[in-house]
Amino acid sequence: MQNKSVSQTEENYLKVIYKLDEKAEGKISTSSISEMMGIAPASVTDMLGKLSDKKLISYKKYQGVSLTPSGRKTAVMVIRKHRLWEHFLVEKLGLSWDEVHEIAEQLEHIRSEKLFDKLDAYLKFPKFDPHGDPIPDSNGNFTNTSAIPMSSCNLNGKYLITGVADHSAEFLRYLTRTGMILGCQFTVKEKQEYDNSFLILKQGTKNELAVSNEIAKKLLVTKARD
Amino acid sequence: MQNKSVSQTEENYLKVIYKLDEKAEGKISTSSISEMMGIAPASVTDMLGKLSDKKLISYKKYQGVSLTPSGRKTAVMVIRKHRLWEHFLVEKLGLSWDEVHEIAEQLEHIRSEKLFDKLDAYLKFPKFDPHGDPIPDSNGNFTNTSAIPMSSCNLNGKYLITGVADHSAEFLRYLTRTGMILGCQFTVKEKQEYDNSFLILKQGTKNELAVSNEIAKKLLVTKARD
DNA sequence: TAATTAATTTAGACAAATCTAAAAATATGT
DNA sequence: ACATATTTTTAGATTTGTCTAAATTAATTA
Ligand SMILES: [Mn+2]
Ligand SMILES: [Mn+2]
Ligand SMILES: [Mn+2]
Ligand SMILES: [Mn+2]
Repeated sequence: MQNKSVSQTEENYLKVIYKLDEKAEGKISTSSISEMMGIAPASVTDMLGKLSDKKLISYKKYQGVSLTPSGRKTAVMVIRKHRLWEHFLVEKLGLSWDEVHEIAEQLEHIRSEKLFDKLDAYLKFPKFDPHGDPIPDSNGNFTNTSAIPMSSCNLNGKYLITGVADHSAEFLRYLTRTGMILGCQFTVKEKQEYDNSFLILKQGTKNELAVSNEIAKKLLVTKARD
Repeated sequence: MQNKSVSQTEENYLKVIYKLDEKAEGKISTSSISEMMGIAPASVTDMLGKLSDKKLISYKKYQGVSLTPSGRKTAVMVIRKHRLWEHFLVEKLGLSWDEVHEIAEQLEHIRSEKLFDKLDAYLKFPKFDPHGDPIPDSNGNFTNTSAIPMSSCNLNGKYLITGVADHSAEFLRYLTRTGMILGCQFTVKEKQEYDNSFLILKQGTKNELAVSNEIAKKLLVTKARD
């Protein structure tokens, strides 16, 4: 009855199921997992059987899946490792936020409780990763931020960029180029009706910046005090 | 004709072949690899075929193996990563030298040139790992130390502990307990004829320390100036 | 040198993680 | 409600890395 070991592959499935659950778009289906992982549906069905046998998910054929407490715990710990490493790579090694995800995908599977306790302490128990995502603590607890997409900002509102909803290197590099990085404050000067784009003024700058709705939907912001 | 990718498993085989080659105990046989890896000889034969196909080793049936330049380069880079991580784990995270090897066995397979360039710089381009083993630079070059086993020390000679020939946690913990750690200087006070054990006096201490031949063979030392 | 022993390779099997193609179940639209 | 479309599962195959048992080659000993 001891802890069965979970393979890297299984960890990846659990992480994806966790993320689909987080999005809360209803039932977590075989096809949604298949799509997100780029793996054939038949292969996913196979793995769901294995994860179910290990009691990491509940699964009834054709009915979709959900994480058990044990599966959720495993997923959260993988995410904790991923985000701790990303923080390390950016803050200590000086890599940029658009190149750490790929490396963290590898590092998140390293097994050693002690390593992560030490790493966490070394990094001074950071609460957020370089993309603004919360880092679970060693018990798996973390605070969910109340960030909203920039696309739902109010005219003349003052906001702070606190996260991204797209972690692709291209998007992150675009943000870097235009100076829309985490912590950047801005005021909404105009909301275009015809294309839902924005004109914002970044604090401490002169020129207004146009932000398409596409971009605005993927930028997470928090209301700033005026 | 591009760089074929090398799996983690293949990297482990190359590393073992490299280490057997380093020991220079003549021909590198299927059985020596099998023994060192704890894998059946038949499995080793199989893998030797694959490594040979990839031109990472030269291999003629029944004749033993040797690394090609490409295979040696791969092995050295894995060792570089292993030792850089060990240095990081001890110097930055504060883990002890007896608990880092296992973790480094996992970390040594992380793929990212940039990560290791940055890590190397962050650690200030260390020349040795926590066990006194040299860390290859990004071109694979490293200086081989002229350390000798303590068992061949001269009576009344003054030496410096600079390495270990056994990396097991038990041995390293024994050394820690008795204070025989890297950098520790000592003078050989007695050499017992009947069991080839030593009595040494560590610099800055009063009591002589008995060191069995077993231990002395596994401790690497360098002559110190008197 | 011939017999015996030891090392190595071959043959056949298995588990994990994947695939494609076909079958079965569920969902959708008129 | 029934036909059609979509989703999911099953069946069978493949790749990688491993195993055991048997066959073969090399080494040792008498
Ligand atoms: Mn990431
Ligand atoms: Mn992140
Ligand atoms: Mn090591
Ligand atoms: Mn080492």
